[in-house]
Amino acid sequence: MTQDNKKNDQSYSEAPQLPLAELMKIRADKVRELRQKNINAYPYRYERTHVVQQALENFDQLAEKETVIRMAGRIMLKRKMGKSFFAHIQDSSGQIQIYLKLDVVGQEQFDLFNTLDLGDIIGCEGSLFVTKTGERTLRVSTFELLTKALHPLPDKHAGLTDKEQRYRRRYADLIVNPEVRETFVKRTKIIKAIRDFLDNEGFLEVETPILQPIYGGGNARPFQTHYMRLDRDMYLRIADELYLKRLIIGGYEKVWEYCKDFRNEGMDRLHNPEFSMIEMYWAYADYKDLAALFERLLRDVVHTIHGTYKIPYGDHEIDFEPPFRWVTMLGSIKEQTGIDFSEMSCEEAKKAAADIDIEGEELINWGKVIAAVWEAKVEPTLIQPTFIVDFPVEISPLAKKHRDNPRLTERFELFIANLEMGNAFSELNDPVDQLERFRQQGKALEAGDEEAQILDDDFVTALSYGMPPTAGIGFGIDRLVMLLTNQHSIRDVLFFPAMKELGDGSVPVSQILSKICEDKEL
RNA sequence: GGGGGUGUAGCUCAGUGGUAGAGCACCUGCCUUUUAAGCAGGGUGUCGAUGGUUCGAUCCCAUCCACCCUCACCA
Repeated sequence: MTQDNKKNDQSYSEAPQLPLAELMKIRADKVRELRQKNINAYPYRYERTHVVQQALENFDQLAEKETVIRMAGRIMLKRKMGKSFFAHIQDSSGQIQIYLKLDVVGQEQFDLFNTLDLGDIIGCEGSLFVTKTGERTLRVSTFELLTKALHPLPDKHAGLTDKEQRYRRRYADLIVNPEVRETFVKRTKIIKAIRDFLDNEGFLEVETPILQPIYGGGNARPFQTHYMRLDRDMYLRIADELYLKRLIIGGYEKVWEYCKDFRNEGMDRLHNPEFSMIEMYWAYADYKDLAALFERLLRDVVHTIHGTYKIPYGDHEIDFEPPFRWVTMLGSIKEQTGIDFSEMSCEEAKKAAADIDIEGEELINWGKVIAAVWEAKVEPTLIQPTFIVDFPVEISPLAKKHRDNPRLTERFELFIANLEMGNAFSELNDPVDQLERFRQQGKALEAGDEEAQILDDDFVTALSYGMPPTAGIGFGIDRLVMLLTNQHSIRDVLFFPAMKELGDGSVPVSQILSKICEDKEL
């Protein structure tokens, strides 16, 4: 600490030994000084006449008439020019330059503006004009501080690029990276477009329990919790399927739900423990009806978001112009490998698979062999939207057997850009068959398969009342958003992706603030 | 879980076996249409954490933590 700096001795001698703490203390001191002048650094409201975008859209008219307008936003740039200031403020619609000069606002406001920092939020009143250099600008006649920011913003040009910081402090990311805001606005628009579509098709949006006594509808390890009032364990849902089917049994014929689901599994580019799906169930329809509907749904959503059917994803251009390709799983394998597995026994299939270097102890039945070959040889080739249909019965425990071939089920998955974009069946509605499949799952569970499904007596009871022929689908919203926003990682389409606990021993901001408050008392 | 990479100031990044640097931000001064404003001055760091080697480690080694990429499995 230098002894020749009076200000340091007076104000900052007790500051924590961190540069961030010093920066925050300087700002906190400004709040204190404002309070002494009876200025609240955190007032209650500000009456705006325009958002930035409106001001810019109607600029010529507003400028010509010198209309007095009021806008508010966060200070993103600020520069002093002698007895005047230029700054940029940002609201949710955009940024605009403001200009403030001493002989207009007076000494008191000028001095107040001088103390403002990047990140502070202000409300400004004034009229619009164009500067000599051609920038549309608000000439401020008066302004108010609306919120003092204590924490400094990231670099005004370089922004915030460290991915970890962007995820952990998404608010800072959103402030300085406008494209992030746009991605998430698109996410909202995509979901709205789906909702509008389903609404128009007569589907009823419903809500079913997230907190469940028995989980089901998929193969996954659940999150477990405990309900104290009933002293019983509960689960967060892994899928909505069984509850939505109960509603079909109850007489609704077209239902869907925006599902927040939870799976106690890994995190990576494509997986977050908490994720979003849409599931929909349609009585008296089969999987082909549903495929046609889903194709139209995607077409409409893509067009609503992009205004075209061709969109970029990574190195590819994806064409959503219907109809999408429709190919059976066995047919697609034959295309890629020249091998026709359809009439083979399990042993024959295993030999044929081994000939193309696909082997494994887990290939215990014909269906698993088919699936393994398909995943290795076909799935990596699926860039353009493609329905893969008619899966082996062994790997499709919730789907009805195919009406023409008992080795297969009536099931499709849609693949786009190597991402699975939906999984649908003609739903199994035979309660005896369903019970048998639950029992098989139960054996797997006892054998140590933590992802196996558990018997849901009430669901079997419900099925025994009779569920009409029904087609159902689930599709991942996060992945659809990735696709339509050209994002590589699920973390870039979730505001707050799951993160591990930080263990770096850095001083928390709350501790810095506590220290600053103590200093104020002194 | 396996393999590869990263971690240095509030932010973006250089750098070194001898106690650490730039730009931005911040503080002071000048400048009333600037614009990555400019000019002059100023101070700022548990160099991710813990051990080890060393006279001495931010640097070398080991372990751990977080994040990114990638491979295998669930959407």
